[in-house]
Amino acid sequence: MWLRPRRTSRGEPPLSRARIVEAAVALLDEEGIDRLTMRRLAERLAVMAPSLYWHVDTKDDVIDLAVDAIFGEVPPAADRTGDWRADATAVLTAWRAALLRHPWAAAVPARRRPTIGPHFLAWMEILQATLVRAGFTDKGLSAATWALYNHVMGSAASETALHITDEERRLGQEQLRANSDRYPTLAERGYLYDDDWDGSFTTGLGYLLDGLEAQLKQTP
Amino acid sequence: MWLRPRRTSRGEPPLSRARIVEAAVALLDEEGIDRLTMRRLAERLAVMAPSLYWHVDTKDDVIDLAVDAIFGEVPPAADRTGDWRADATAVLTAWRAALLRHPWAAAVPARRRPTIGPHFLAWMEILQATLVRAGFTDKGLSAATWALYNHVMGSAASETALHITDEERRLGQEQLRANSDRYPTLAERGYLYDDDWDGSFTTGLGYLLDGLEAQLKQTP
DNA sequence: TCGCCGTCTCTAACGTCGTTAGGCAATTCC
DNA sequence: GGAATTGCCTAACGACGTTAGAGACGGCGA
Repeated sequence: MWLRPRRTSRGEPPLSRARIVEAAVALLDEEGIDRLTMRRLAERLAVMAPSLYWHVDTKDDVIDLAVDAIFGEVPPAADRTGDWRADATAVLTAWRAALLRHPWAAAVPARRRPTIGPHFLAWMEILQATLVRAGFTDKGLSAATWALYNHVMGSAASETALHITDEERRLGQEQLRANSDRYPTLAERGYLYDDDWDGSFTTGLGYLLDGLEAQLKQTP
Repeated sequence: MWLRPRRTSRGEPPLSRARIVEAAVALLDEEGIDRLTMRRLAERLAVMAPSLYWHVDTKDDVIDLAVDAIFGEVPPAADRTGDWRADATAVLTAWRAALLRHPWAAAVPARRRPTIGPHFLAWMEILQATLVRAGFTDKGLSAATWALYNHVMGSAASETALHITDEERRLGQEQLRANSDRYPTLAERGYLYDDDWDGSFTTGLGYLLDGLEAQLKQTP
């Protein structure tokens, strides 16, 4: 009883929303989203599970806060080089890097609503400001924003979800070849077996930016 | 006891993998992925939950099968008009339509591995074959495939995850405006409040295809 | 200094979930 | 016609998110 930690005895608060989110991110990084449990999270904080509910309404809130937190780790790169293409590439590359540092994060926004916490919005603001500066307006702006958003989130999600072992890769390729009558192209070229994700992201982004640039030149 | 349905009394099999998947798709369509439960699924089939495990190893298998099933509903549009751009657009539009008919489906592949069932692979085969016919090879082919894949899946996922009521939309916009010092661009243009998803998809796809076409012309 | 009040964590428990173990009837096979 | 197989059942386990309610603690007014 008197062994129990006193609230003020150490100066550190025993529990707080910030500490919960911090622990959640650590837990997610180490063990993945399936192992994130209110009980396990509480254990990490040396606390019983129901105590968390004083600071947080629901487990989904924890996840949303965790996702937004990883966007807050690094301030959005807001370099203004004058070249909107370089600016956009910088923002999106840093965005992608943040997602890959926490592989569980990319999959979350697809499931529930895209997490629209303050840190995420800050990144979105930078991206869209760059596009506005480039000359996009209205529908074109909206389409460009979503296309780029989907490219970052999608490529990060695909990459993290498709991280398979060499054994699985070999097995998949084998099965494709066995059905090469149904999937002649896939069996020959094997879209699954190129794991140069960085390259695919960069090249794909290049395609997209090329298309955007062409659109700008067409109707300035 | 003797009231229990006899196996052969009606000719219809009481349970089968196909019937399970069919019921799962119906349940997912009607109630969403959160309400998909082995018990509820069993109830729909007038059966007890553990019986499902005779035909299926795990709940995740049911979901994977359900996702692949919706790709099997419509055979992939394999029109060959000679214009690869038109072919690609047709495939991707039909693909997107299939996803929007079953709004729960787009979110799944992002979470676990992209479902690589036979029906899904058939669509992927058509897409990649079109790109090969257009002239893509190696890294460029891989990047183009993933970019297009991410665009369809991502836009469907964003659309279905972000379907919010007008009330929520108004509230979000209000909050953005309240913080217009931090998010000046978003507050003014409001990327969230354009819900012309079809338009954004088509326009964005146009950007991407423009970029791909430019790449082809550059190095034929 | 005392007693009250709000803050915060605790114990206990509820209902639901995915899944396993094992039994038992019907059908099929030899 | 007995044996093996198929395919459903009942029962139950452990884990989950979450709620109810008790009680310890510090701060504050009298």
